[in-house]
Amino acid sequence: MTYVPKDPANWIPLPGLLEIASEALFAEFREELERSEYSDIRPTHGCVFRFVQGEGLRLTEIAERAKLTKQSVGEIVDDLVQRGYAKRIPDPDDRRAKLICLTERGEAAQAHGRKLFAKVERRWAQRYGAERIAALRELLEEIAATDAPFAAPELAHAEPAAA
Amino acid sequence: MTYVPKDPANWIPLPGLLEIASEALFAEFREELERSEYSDIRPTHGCVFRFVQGEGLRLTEIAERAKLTKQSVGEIVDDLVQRGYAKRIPDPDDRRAKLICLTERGEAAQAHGRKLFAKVERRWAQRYGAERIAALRELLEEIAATDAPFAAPELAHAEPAAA
DNA sequence: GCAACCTTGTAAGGCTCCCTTACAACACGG
DNA sequence: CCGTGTTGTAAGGGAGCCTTACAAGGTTGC
Repeated sequence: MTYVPKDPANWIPLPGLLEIASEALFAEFREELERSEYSDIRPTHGCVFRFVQGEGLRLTEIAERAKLTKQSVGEIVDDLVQRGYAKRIPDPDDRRAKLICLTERGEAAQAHGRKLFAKVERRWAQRYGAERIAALRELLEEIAATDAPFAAPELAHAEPAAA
Repeated sequence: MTYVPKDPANWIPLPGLLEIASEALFAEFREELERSEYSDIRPTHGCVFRFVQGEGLRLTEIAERAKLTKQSVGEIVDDLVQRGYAKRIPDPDDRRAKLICLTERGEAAQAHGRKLFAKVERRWAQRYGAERIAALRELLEEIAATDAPFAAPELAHAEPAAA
């Protein structure tokens, strides 16, 4: 019943292991992205590509989900607009607000990014075992839905935690 | 055989999930650390507490393992020295070098930190299932040993990758 | 219909963490 | 000892994020 990690001295803390894995995997993604025609997209831009879809989202909305300030996201969006990946259109419902949405190029980049992520994930499934990676994803989705629902609105209604 | 992630649209990339989990877990650790008598220790200081042990390590050595520049680690060590957690002693074998090691207080903080990490890991084992967390750690250690051996010298001789 | 208040986005400046360039002190092989 | 490599330091910069402050537009109550 009592979970006991191994030797306390010769042992890397779990958050550290998770971070190492995250960075290793993300590095593979970035390597491929940088060889593509979207090499000017930096990790920071991710908060926009990750959340924006279709009609667009308000700055405030993105900031909340990404757990960043409006100012920070505003700067990131400025940059994406200048690079031709995003645009701001006036919100018909509120003259203060603007809807941030992707340009055609932006949507192409988003689609390409998703494909790359899937590719890298398949590569790891091959390297470490399909069942293990599937189990990893399942566990992590449960954790994300429980511990960071703001960052994972997609999973909010999907994972009922413990049935 | 072919590993297929779910719906490509309604789906968070694996590196993102890993990062969310890492940050959630790390946040629990920091929360407890900040309520302790070591509340002035910041995440950056981790690279020293993580690698330094006993006799001490050279700056160059720490920098290599942490994948940081010597200057960056130097600054971090300056900070830890000023706060009373670390000290530099001249290396008897090389008059240019200094061995960075922990003070008594530093070692106490290190021990406390390790205990906290273990505690948080047990808490997650209880929340998400002991077997699943054990499997998670096992997989992540294999990944760390394969994809980032520099960051995990402890695992270098432990995991024979794929037998 | 307007005063008080909230929300949306922007502006300006600062902080942390990390990097690059440059260098001085020492080690070591010829 | 004389070049060459290594150890640590100094100085300055940049990316990414934050805080404080505000102007323009909405909303609510009376």
